[in-house]
Amino acid sequence: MGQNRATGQAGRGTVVRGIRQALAAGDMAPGQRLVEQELADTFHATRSSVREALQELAADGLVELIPRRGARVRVISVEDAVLITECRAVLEGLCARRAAERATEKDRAVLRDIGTAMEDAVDQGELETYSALNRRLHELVARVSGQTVAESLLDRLNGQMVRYQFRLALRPGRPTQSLPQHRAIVDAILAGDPAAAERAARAHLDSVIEQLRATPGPSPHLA
Amino acid sequence: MGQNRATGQAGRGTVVRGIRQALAAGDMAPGQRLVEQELADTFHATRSSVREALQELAADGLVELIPRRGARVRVISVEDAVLITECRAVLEGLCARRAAERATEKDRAVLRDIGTAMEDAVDQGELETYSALNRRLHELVARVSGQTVAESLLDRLNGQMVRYQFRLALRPGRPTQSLPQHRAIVDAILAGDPAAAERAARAHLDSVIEQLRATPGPSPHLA
DNA sequence: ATCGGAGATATTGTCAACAATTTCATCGAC
DNA sequence: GTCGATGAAATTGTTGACAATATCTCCGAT
Repeated sequence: MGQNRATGQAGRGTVVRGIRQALAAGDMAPGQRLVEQELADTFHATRSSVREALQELAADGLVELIPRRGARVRVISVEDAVLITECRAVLEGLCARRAAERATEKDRAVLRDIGTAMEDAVDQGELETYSALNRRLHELVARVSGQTVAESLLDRLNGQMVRYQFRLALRPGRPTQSLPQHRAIVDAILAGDPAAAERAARAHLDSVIEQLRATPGPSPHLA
Repeated sequence: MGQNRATGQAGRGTVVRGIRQALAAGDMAPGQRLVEQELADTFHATRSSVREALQELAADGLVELIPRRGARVRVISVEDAVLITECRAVLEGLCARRAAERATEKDRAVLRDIGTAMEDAVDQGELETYSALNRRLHELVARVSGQTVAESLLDRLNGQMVRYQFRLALRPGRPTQSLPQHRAIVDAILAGDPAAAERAARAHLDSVIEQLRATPGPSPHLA
C-alpha cells in the first residue's frame, strides 16, 4: 500500500471527493488556482483522472474552467449566494409542498424526531449538532417529496454554498431565529398542509437571504 | 475544406452542438446508443473530443453515460417531464416576479410586442411562429429577471424537454388555451405586479403539466 | 525605478497506440 | 428448440509522450 496511484474511474472519484471535501473544509480558497499535476500528486491519481474530475466539478459549478488557463476554485459573491438561495427557496418550497402531500407515517416519525432533536440541540447550545440536523432536515424533505429533479438541483445549489452555510450557522442568535422556522416546516408537513409547508419553507429561506445580505462579504480576496 | 477533422476545443464544441441539434430535430431517438467512433466520424472530430462532449452532455442531462457500456440518448418518461415542468413552474414563477420588479421601459416595449405578435400568430393559425414566440417570451422573462442562476437552471431543464415541447405545441386547440395565460404573464409584468406575475407563470406551467399528464407517452420504445 | 520584451519554464491540450471489458455470434448439450 | 458456454469482434478506458499555449524571469532601455 502507499504509492500506487488510483487509476481511472476510481481515481476520478477520489479526486472529486477530495476536492469537494477540501472545499468544504476551507482548505482551498475561492479563486485559488488548481494545477492538474499538483492535484494528481496530492490525490495520488493520474492527470487524466484529475482532468475528468475537474470537468465534473465545473459542471457542478464548484470550479471555474478557463480554456488554456486552467481551473480555479469558483468565487461566489454575496450576490451570487442570494440568487442561489432565491432558487433554493422556490425549489424547497415545491419539495415541502409535495412532502406534505406524500409523507408516510414512517417519514413523519423521522421528521418529528429531527424536530425535537433540533430543539434539544439549541437548548443545550450544541451548534454543531444543530447544523448537522439542519442539513438532514432539508435533505429529508427533498427526499420525501419524491421530486427527484428538484432534489438534484438543490444538491447542486447547496454544493456551491458550502462556504456560506458554514459561516451562517455560527452566527450568535441565528439558531434562535431559525428554529421556529424549521418547526413551522415540520409542523406543516406533519399536518399534511401543502400550502402551509410551501409558505414555511420559502419564509425560512427568505430569512436566510436576509442574513446573507447582512454579510460583509466573505473575504475581500486575499491573493 | 472537407475532410480535416475538427480538433480539440473546436471539435468538442462541434460535437456538442451537433448532438444537441440532432436531438432537437428528432434525428436521434431516445435510448439510442451513441458509439464514440461513429460520432467522431459523422462530426469529423477525434474520439477525445467526442468523449469530452459526451461528458458535457451527460452533465446537462441530455445523455446517459454508463461506465464501460457507453452513452445513450437519455429517455425522458412522462413522469420525468412532469417533475421537470414542476421545477420550471416555480423557477419561472420566480423569474416572472423579479421581471415585474425590474423590467425597464425597453423591456416592457419588447414584451408588449411579443404579446401582440402572439395574438396575431394565433389569429392567423401560424403555429410555427407562435411556438417560436413562446420560446422567446420565456427566455426574455428569464433574462429580464436578472436571476442568472434561475436562468441557467431553466436552460438546462428546457434542454431536456425538447421532444415534449415539440409535441405539445402541435396539439390542436392548445394555442387557444395557452395564449390567454401568456397574456396574463405579460400583463402582470407590464403592470409591475410581482405577485400576479408569479401566479400567472405558475398557472401557465401547471396547465402544461396537465397537458403532459394527458399524453399517451411519447413512444413506447421502438427498438 | 518602471516598463516592455525575449527567452525559459510551467501548464494545459492533443493524439495514437494499447489494455480491459462488453457484446455478439457460433456451436454444442440437454 | 432452448439454454449456456466459448471465442471473436466491437467498444470503451487508460496511458505516456508530444504539441501548443500561457506564465514567469530576467534584462535592458527610458
